Amino acid sequence: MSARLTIGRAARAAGCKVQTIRYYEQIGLLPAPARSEGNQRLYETEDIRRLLFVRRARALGFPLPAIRDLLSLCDEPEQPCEAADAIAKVQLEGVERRIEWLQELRRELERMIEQCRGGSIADCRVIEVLSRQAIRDTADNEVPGRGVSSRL
Amino acid sequence: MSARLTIGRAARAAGCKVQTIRYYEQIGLLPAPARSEGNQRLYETEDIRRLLFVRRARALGFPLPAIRDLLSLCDEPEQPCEAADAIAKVQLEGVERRIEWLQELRRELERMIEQCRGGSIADCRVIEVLSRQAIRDTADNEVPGRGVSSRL
DNA sequence: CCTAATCCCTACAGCCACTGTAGGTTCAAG
DNA sequence: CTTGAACCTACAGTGGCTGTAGGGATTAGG
Repeated sequence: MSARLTIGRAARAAGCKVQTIRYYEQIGLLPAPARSEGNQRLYETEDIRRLLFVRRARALGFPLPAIRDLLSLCDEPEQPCEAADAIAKVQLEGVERRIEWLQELRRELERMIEQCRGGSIADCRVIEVLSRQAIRDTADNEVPGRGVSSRL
Repeated sequence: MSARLTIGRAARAAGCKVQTIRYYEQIGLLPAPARSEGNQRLYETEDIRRLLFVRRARALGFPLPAIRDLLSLCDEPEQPCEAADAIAKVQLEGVERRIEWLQELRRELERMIEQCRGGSIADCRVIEVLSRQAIRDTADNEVPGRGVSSRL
């Protein structure tokens, strides 16, 4: 008994929107599934597995190009797994860099807010910090495939 | 002696690209500056100050709509500063949420990578985790004005 | 004064990873 | 048989820029 889910059920199974699945198909991340007589997509168990793989990788912040690479590695299971390892390590480094950067931001914001003891805008510490303080150059603070994954 | 910088010099002063400044003008974040006879933008000291304000706020991760609000607060310095404070606090909360989420990701990635002791894709721990493990639902992990600030 | 290099101008397309909308078709329940 | 939900395609919009094309302006050197 194979699954044969409609796109809506597949989306619920994967915890994403219907459009997201169609988008993955459009960019070639997922294969075009079979269609019903009425032209509606029908997903087999294998399709769902692939979709879940993508969603889990996204949940770990992997960018789509990296996921594409991981998927094609999966299709050659006899190859050594160094490549997959390397992709994960790049991802980890990106995450670590982002954490450090955000922790710096947090410190700045906390200092800003702590020192602001009410009063008028004219002596607002928040505004003052932004108006006068030079933040040290934080170039190269973003993950390689830049822009963070949006929600999920 | 006023500054009167060309857009290129202004960009260098602010550590951003020329196009970024034009973009800020286009979306109404910065006022249209004076122009030279040859129709080139000329930035006064005050314009540069405003630009630097925007860039510093961006460096702290504030989204442009929040920066717009902060800027209009600056224009009424006799108002109480609670509004500015609130914006900063929202930003801080967003940063904290993102840090926590990224720390979870880091743990997952580290575990994945540690447990992968070479071999073939077939027994690669990285692939296996993505194939089989269900990550607990991490909805609502992104900052309110979602999508992270890109570089700088 | 001329020229070449470098800047500047506008207008628009592209990036990522979706999300939303419009306008139509198909399906399942009552 | 009708209703309403779910599906279809196609395209525009999000944020915050970045890149490109096809020109005009400015400036340093010869």
